[in-house]
Amino acid sequence: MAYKNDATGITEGREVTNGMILIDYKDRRPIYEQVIEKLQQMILCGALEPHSPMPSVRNLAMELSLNPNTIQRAYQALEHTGYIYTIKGKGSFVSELSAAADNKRREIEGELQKSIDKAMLSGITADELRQMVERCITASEREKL
Amino acid sequence: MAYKNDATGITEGREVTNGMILIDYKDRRPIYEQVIEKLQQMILCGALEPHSPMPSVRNLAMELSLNPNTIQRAYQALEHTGYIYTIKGKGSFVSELSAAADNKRREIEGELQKSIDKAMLSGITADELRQMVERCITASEREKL
Amino acid sequence: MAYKNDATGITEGREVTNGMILIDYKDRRPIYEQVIEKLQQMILCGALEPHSPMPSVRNLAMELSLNPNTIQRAYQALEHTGYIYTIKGKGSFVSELSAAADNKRREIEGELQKSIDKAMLSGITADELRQMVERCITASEREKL
Amino acid sequence: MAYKNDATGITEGREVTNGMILIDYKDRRPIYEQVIEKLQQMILCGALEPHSPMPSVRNLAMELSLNPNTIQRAYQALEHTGYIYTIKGKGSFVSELSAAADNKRREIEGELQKSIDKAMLSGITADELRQMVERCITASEREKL
DNA sequence: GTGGTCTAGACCACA
DNA sequence: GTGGTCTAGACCACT
Repeated sequence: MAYKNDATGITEGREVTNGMILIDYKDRRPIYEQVIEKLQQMILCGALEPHSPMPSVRNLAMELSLNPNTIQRAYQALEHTGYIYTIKGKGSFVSELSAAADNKRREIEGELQKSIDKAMLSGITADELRQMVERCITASEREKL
Repeated sequence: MAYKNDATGITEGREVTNGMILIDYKDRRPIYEQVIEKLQQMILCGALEPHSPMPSVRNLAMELSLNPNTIQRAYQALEHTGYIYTIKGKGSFVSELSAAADNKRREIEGELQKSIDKAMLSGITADELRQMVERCITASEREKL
Repeated sequence: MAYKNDATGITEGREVTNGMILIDYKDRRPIYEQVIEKLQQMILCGALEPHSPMPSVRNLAMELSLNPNTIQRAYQALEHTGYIYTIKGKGSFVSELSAAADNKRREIEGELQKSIDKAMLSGITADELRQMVERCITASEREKL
Repeated sequence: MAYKNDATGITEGREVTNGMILIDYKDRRPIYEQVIEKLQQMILCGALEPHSPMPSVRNLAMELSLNPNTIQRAYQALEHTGYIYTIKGKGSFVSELSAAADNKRREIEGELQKSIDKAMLSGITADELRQMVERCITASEREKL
């Protein structure tokens, strides 16, 4: 039932993303959001270079064993937010970073603002928050190694 | 529109929460989550004192024009996470803060960790993050006034 | 609102149970069940001797700040299960232990049977169970000191 | 009587749980708790294998002649305690056993501790308890055959 | 009066 | 098709 390679055996689908996208089915967010996030990160960190072609919807769907509709939806969102651009008949390509990076920064700052608002309303002090943030940063750096 | 105002037309029910709970129907999150969050904040910031009675399920439902089941669900979650305790036939009461506050701190730190992980993976540096956090904190403090 | 000593000041209610009954409002079981259990234990362990008078419903209700109805209900259950007997106009008295003790033993064994059935159905082995029971026994003995 | 059998009168729905779940309406516990318990046992004893799909909420509701909300509530509890995980739009699936089994062991030991505490307070000796446990174990094993 | 459970039926987002 | 949320209204046990 999964969208694996079909029976022809021909489309042996080389891994086009080097396994950098892992879907976490226990994650409560919808799958297409996870795909969007991972592709954004690959674009922003340079794994996918500006003006290089994105993997085709079908290939990526097969590689991740997902419904092509799900990938399609992710690509539409990425185009809408300026991470990629599409040329009819040729495919999708990675945009210049500048716009994308600014978007991401705003998105992250929005999330932080929400969390910090909640914290302040719950009686957590600014200094406690700063400590928490430092702990998170070091944790995140350590994990990255 | 209100849930079960009686036929007199005179809406008796004194506001038991002083209008501190506002439901945002544009918010994509389910209503019961919004109720949970607001009540948590009221408990943590001391607006609801330990061992004082929570508004009854039915009263709060009327006040917010919601179905009692929705409030019930929120109360059960709050009991499960240690914010309130319930005596059958008597009502629900605010718990001691200690456990609740710890839970909240962990919850907030978990959110921050997620956001910061995403940021680092997207090429945002630790120093940029610290600046963003400072902006958020001052914004949050200003709004509080 | 609580059923404390009334305004006369006369019924200064000496503690008739030496504080051996503590109601746990966070316990999800109804209060009258807790009262029944505690009184059963006081009878079975000899704190209340056979044929000695039980505290009056009113006194016990005041002492525990409970509604007399709640105590009444507990006494009825205790009489029904043979822990106490009532003489009209004189009050309630502790029964001989034999019958009561047998009842309790059956009750406990019934509970154990249920838990053990569940355990076996969930793939816990008999030996694991024996180990768990030993841990529980030592824990219970230590706490008793 | 069944929930939403269609008008044809031909009850299609093949039994998805092989009749392993029987609701006892005489049981004082709520139905959803009974469902939770039965499903936990089926998962823990291997009747439902890890990563295999759980019956859909609607199907199980029809099969047991219950309201889908009741099943939904049970599934949410099972997800919360780590027995199953859910993918929106696809269904619920059995989790790896490890976490679930640990939870169950703790739950059972907690029950035993309570029963044994009560027993000790009622003057039942440790040795009597051990004998009772042995009787229960053999009874439980015999019934299993 | 209180909270807790259950049914019935609706609508939504996701795959 | 799936699960998730919400409303409406019923009944129960407990205080």
